[in-house]
Amino acid sequence: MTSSIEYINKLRNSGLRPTKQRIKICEVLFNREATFHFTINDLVKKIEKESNEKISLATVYNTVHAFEKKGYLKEIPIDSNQSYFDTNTSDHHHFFDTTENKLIDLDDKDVSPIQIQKSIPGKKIKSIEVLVKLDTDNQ
Amino acid sequence: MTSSIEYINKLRNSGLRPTKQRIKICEVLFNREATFHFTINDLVKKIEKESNEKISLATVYNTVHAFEKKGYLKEIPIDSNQSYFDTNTSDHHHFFDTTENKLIDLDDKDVSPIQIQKSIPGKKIKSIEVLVKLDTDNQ
DNA sequence: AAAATAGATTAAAATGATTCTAAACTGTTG
DNA sequence: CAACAGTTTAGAATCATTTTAATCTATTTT
Repeated sequence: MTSSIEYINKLRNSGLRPTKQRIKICEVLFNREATFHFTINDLVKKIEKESNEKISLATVYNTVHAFEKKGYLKEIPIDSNQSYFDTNTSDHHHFFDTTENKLIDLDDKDVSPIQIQKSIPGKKIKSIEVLVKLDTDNQ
Repeated sequence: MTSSIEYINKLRNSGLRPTKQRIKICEVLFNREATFHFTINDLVKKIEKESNEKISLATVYNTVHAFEKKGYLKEIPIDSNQSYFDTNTSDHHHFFDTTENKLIDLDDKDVSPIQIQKSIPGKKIKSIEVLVKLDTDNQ
């Protein structure tokens, strides 16, 4: 449980004004043990459940993008028309359960180290992401 | 260079009527040596360039989805709001050049074999996809 | 501590990719 | 060739996301 004073400091330290909307979103996103994988829609629902006052959809988008830019959130590419975000910003990979449309973290130790033998002149590797799609096993 | 008769057979064999729109789309997609990575918008532009008659956008969407379902195309997940498709449906991975928004194939031999140490009860692995994001190297 | 200002929030409109609709059209089968 | 099922089409509808422009608020200046 992190107190809102810590979120206020965190926000201020990264050059974001600690508004009541941003503090609320911090609480929803970061006051939890497990990693939180979400779409904007998921987040809006959580906010509504945990709060009486509503936050405008545009603010939720703005805040998520601001947090992503500051490195507090990571976007996960999935073949969907919705963006998925992850509160775990460390280098790690994912399962994606295609039946339930849910992301599951893979620890780094769960995936063999990945080496890329090819390089493109003038380009450097920015990230390596593995997405393991899962299906229901009916056998 | 594949003749349109072969596309007609290919379509008929997979239960798709060989209409002139579908044959044209086959020609644009599959009459090439290199793999073709594209968005719907890219494909529409290619069709316009190579053809006098235009194909309705809805038909392009329908056809791409039909081809994907039949296994002639593969969707590649990228953190973008546009869907990317690949004419190379074999198991392989990708570079994504984030400066130019372009996909580049990685041969299987360019990526070390990937082993997943974790499993989820009742689920089986459907696919493993690696996306290596590239940035311009200014050093 | 009030005034000024830069940044943030908001509802609503706009955008852009994709999907749907319903009418017209075409390949296939008998 | 008639009948049917599948396909194409333009345009409308949808859905996630972004923009707009007015209002509001945290911070800085005086």
